[in-house]
This record gives sequence, C-alpha cells and structure tokens, in this order.
Amino acid sequence: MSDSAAVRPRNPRGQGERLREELLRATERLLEEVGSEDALSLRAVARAAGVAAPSIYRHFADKTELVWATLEVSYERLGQAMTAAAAKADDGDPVARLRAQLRAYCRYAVGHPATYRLLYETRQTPVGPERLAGHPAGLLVRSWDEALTACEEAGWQVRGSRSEAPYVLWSSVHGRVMLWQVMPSQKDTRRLDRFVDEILRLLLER
Amino acid sequence: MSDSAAVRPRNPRGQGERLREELLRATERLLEEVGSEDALSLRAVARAAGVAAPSIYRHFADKTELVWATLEVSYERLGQAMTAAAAKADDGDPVARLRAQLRAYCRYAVGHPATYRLLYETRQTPVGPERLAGHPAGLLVRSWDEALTACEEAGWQVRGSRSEAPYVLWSSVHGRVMLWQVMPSQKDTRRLDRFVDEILRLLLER
DNA sequence: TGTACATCAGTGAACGCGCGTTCACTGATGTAC
DNA sequence: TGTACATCAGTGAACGCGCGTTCACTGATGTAC
Repeated sequence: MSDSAAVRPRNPRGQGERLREELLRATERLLEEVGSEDALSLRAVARAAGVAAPSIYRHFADKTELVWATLEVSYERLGQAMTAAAAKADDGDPVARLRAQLRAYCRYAVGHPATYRLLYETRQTPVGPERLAGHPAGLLVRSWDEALTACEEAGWQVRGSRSEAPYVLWSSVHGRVMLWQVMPSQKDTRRLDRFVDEILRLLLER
Repeated sequence: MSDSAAVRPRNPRGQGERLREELLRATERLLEEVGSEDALSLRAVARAAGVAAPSIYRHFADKTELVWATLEVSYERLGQAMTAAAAKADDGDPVARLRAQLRAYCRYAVGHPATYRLLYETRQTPVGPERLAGHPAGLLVRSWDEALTACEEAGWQVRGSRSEAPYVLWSSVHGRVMLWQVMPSQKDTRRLDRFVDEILRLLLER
C-alpha cells in the first residue's frame, strides 16, 4: 500500500490552481483514513498528491487552512446530497421530501464518518468568529425548519413546540448517527432509515 | 501558568498506587484542556503530576491504556451523577426521575466536553472487541430503557415504537448536547433543560 | 526571427521541536537473621 | 541491637522519529522588443 501517486507532471502555466483541487481531494481521503485532524500530516497529503511538502504552501497558508477548506467542500457536498435527494422525491409530498433529505443526511454521515465528525468539532480548527458565523450548523437548522413549514402547509401538524422542532429533528438524527458509528453491533443502515421514519412519526401528525 | 505541581514527595512504601490516581486526575484535567487524545502528551501528564515521564510506565503500559483508564473513570462518574440525580427526584414520579437523569446527563456532558466527546470516539483509542463489549453505550441504552418501563408501570404510554424509544431518547439528548457545544450562540444550559422537557412530552403521554 | 527577461509551478535541504518509549540507575525503607 | 539485603518508588539521559514550516533554488514557458 503506497501513499505516493505516480509521477506527477507539473501543471502547465496558468493552471497552477489544479493542484489546489488535488490537495483538497487528497486531504479528504486521508482525513477519512486517519480519522482526525491531528493525525493528518501535511507531508502525507503532499505524498498522496505526488508533490513535495512545501508545494502545499503555494495554495494554503497553513495546515488549518487546508483542513478548513476541505471541510467546506465536504459540507457543500452534504448539502448537495440532501438537495438532490429531495428533488428525486415526490414533489407533492413534503413529508416524503423531508424523509429523503434526512436519509441522505444519514447516508452522507455514514459514508464519510471522519469528515462528518469534524464538521461538528470546531475546536479542532480554531478559527475566528467570522468563520464560525457561517458554520454549517446555522444553515442546517434553517433547512430543517423550512422543510417542516412545507409539511405544515400541506396540512400536517408539528407536535410539541414548533420552535424546538427543528432542533429535535436535527439532534436526534445527528445523535443517532453518532451512536450508530460507535455501537459495536448492528451496523445496518436500515436501522437509521427506520429511525428517521420513527422520528417523523413522532413529530408530525395529520 | 505552570503545569508542574509543587515538589512531589515520593509515596511511602506500599502506597505506590497513589500515583496512579494522581495520573488519572491529571490526564482528565489535561484532556479537557487540550481537547483531544492526540493533543495530550504523556510528558505533559507527568509534568502536571509532578513526576518524570517514565514513571507513568510503572502504572500504565502505554498512552492508550492511560487514556482508556481515564475514560472509564469519567464514564463511571457520569453514571453516578445520573443515579444521584434520580435519587434526589420524587420517588413516586418516574417521569420526574427520568427527567432528572436526562438533565444530569446534559450537565455532565457540558461540564466535561472533551472527555464526554471521547466517550463516543472509540476510534481514538483502538482497543480489542473485548473492551468494546463493555462500552458505556450498551449500559446507557439499558438505563434509558428501564426508566421508560418505570414510566409505563406508572400509567404512561410510550408513543411510537417501544423498541426504538430508548434510542430516540438517547440520540436526541446526545445530539442536542453536541449541537449545543458547537453552536456559536446561546450557550445557555436552560436550553438543554427545555429540550429535555420537550423530548419527554413528545415521547410520553397519559 | 532571435533573444533577453519575467513569470510561474514546484523543489531539496534544512531548522528546531516535542513526542513515546527504553534503559540502566538511585536511594530510601522495611525485613530476615 | 546491628547489618546485609531485597524491595519499592521513582529518575536522568538518551533513542529515533515525523512533524510544520522556511529558505533559497530550478527550470520550463510565455512575452516584449
């Protein structure tokens, strides 16, 4: 098992930005492999991308920036997966759409356990509040909230406190995914699907 | 701010085990400070305990063992906090007892964020399946399950699937705590209390 | 058409550092005779 | 009561390692005249 890519030809003039993408891809892959930011080394990223370590500094100021940029990409893909899943679901049934989004969320989390966990570990990448402001968290709450509103408009009732509901939804799913990752037995994604169904049943009524 | 304890007198003969406890305490404190297992160094633990680094090896085979032992202690204290909270609550009201347990759980998590997170990151301390079998996770599910049964015996109905209910409970609370840690705004523990109330209202009915 | 030069993508060697762990040890104290 | 010895708690120095980052550089390629 070798980390090093094949001989990497230098990018043609003006195409230097390509390496940036390759570094992001390598970082994400290695993050999943080693499981944490601390265990990820710039040198390993460079090796995987087939360049010398200092080349990274042409594109990222330091390790923190590289990891942060990778997480941004990762978060974006999570959002895309959810959107795509909703689009595929029945247009006329907002509950089905919400369910599809929740399942897509679970599948992404399960498919990228390390980066998913890092999305919720701001401590690991200490950055200023200006970055925290755009944290995935805020956007996700809004997305769950909108989905619930769509259900209401289709005649469903949200049980319990309406303002807590998005948090109930999100917390349970996030929590369930984390527990699923840690529980030694029954690594069956259908359990997550069943959980999603269950939480929707608890939260919504005609 | 100095890490080093004052001059530490050597333990009297036959009391060598005392250092073990001191190391565990130092490890927990430092884990909370640095936030992750990777960032914790044996040398820092030794410094904090006022001994030389090699002294650790008199009590723990390696770094993994030290951290694992610390987490065991931490998990035990979480359990004790929950038990104590339940004992203080009204004996005749199992819902009040469950609520007290849930709140104690949240408070512990919020009070020991790093160690709490580590309890759910088995990856970080790679150990054999024999250790995973006794993982906190299993015990906690059982405890939530028993609490729910007590509620049923007092005339409450658990809404939705009875077998999923302990997971719903646990996932939501665990998830909510993690989100609370990461959300930049509203670091108010009363939000957690309100969340606990809400989840109980969703899950139980007369 | 030829040539000097600027730009660009990327490199090799080196830096200082703190780490986990091993080793052979020290020196106080209890115990057997 | 005295003394040799075993046990015990803990140490100082050293090991090899991989890390993040800096530095001055190389060499290909496009561009201005």
